[in-house]
Parts: sequence; C-alpha cells; structure tokens
Amino acid sequence: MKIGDLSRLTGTRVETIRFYEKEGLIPAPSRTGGNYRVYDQAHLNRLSFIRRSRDLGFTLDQVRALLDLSDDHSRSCGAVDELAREQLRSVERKIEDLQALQRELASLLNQCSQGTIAECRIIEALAPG
Amino acid sequence: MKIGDLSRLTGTRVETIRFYEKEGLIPAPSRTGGNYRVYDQAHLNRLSFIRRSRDLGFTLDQVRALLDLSDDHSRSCGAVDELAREQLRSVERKIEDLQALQRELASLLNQCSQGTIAECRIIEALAPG
DNA sequence: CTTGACCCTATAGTGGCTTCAGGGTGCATA
DNA sequence: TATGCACCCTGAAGCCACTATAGGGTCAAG
Repeated sequence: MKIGDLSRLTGTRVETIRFYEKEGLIPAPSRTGGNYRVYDQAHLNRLSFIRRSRDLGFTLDQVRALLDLSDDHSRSCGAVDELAREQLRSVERKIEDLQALQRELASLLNQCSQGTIAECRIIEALAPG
Repeated sequence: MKIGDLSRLTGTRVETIRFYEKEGLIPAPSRTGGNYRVYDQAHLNRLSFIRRSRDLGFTLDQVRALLDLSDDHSRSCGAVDELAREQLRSVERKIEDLQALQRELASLLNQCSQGTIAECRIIEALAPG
C-alpha cells in the first residue's frame, strides 16, 4: 500500500500521514526501490485509531497515551476511562462557553435595526462605556 | 497610563498588548524618557473594544473590520450585522459538532465496565474493525 | 519519449498568542 | 549610596495540528 492508498482509506491527507510519522505516532514504514513508503495492515489499523481518536477531540498527546494504553492488554482500563472522562468534561465546558456566546450574539443581532453605524447597537455593545 | 495599568484595566496580558500593537490593532503610543509606553483613554477604549470582540469569538481579522466600521459613523450598519450573523452561524456549527462529540463520548463511557484493556469498550471503539 | 499522476524532502506559514533570553528603568528602603 | 524589587524594553522562538510551497524524483500508459 502506498501513502496515497492509505490516505484514501483513512481520509487523511498525505502530508498529515508524513507529519504523524515525523511525530512518532506511526512507525516509519519500509520503502520501495524508488524510495516510496510502503504500508501494511498494521499501519492502516494504527492510523485509523489515531484518526478516530482525533475525531473525538483528543489531542495528539492524548492519542499517544491512548495508543500506549491500547498496547498493554492486561492493564486496567481505568486510565483510558479517565482520559475519555476528562475529554468529555472539556467538550462540555466548550459547549457551555459557546452557548453563552450564542446567546450574546443572538441578543445583539436582535437589537440591530439596520440603521447607520452611529446608532448601531452591536458597535455600541462592543464600545466601552 | 503604563502598559501594566492598561493590562490590569482590560484583563489583557502585557505581551498581548504589545502583540496587538505590532499587528496594527492599537496605534503605537508615545514613550517616556525611559522608553516606557504611555497610554491614554483612547487606547483604553480601543483595547476594550478589541477584547470584547475577541470574547465574542471574532477573529483578529474580523476585529480589524469591526474597528474600521466603527470609525465610519455615517455608514450603514449592514456590514456589522453581517459579520455578527456570520459569527453566530459559526458558533452554532461548532456547538453542533461538539454536541455530537459529547454524545459519542458519553456513550463510550457508558459502556466501560472498568475491566482490563483487552475488554475495554473505549479502545475497542477506537480500533478499526 | 513524453505526459501525468503520484511520490520525495525540507522549510515556512497559519492564528493568537505565550515564553524566553537578556537586558534597562524607577522608586523605596538600609 | 547601594541594593533590592517591581516593572518595563526588544527580538526571537515556541505552541498546536496541521497545511502549503518549492523543487525535485518515480513509474506506468500511450
């Protein structure tokens, strides 16, 4: 499998795959005579794992931790659980922050009566006073 | 007013104020004999405006646009309205994305029965198959 | 033998700051 | 007068997770 195939199979940009390799998240694959990277099923599995973790909002450091944990099958699942729980809390905090923003923006837009800047409620709300 | 005072009054880090100046968001203030920046009320107003805009999630480019618009009092408020509306849409999209994440994470955590990694539902959900 | 899709490396850029290294200023206190 | 300390200065690098760009090499088909 060449890097373009892996890219299509995982929906990851080619540059991102090379970036993950440089970051040590994916082991360096073997090369063809023409210096092309050659991947196998293990690489595909690992990259899929990384992508799903990223899609769930984990940072690359958290992904690293999850990869390490997933390798040690006899270990307790507690650390994984804690990472996921922390991530859930972080997502919930972000949602709350954004909802507060949403309310503020909606309220500003509600007051705008499309006149001139001089009487614009939005600018007024931003300006100090 | 020295940069530290402005920092305290607006809740902006000193380094960030200098960064805004370098970015052209705040005009370069005059200096004391000892080369300290000296700010006045106009600077305070402008920085407050920037911070409130940033708190509402506008990018620095959007803040630049808002600052330009706010200077032209006779102009129509339509452009401001459009910026705010765009920002609201963007916030709403982010909320939806995060809520989808929240559901996924919560569902994963719900399935975790705190055993070993080998039987961990979270790792399982991340691994391909 | 050329075209075009694909691959390679190395480096810089993105946004919005933050941190660091290495200094200078200014006021109060011993 | 010396010294300590809080504050200020500049310029450059670092952060995250990529993305983009420049400048080239490989390989199969027509």
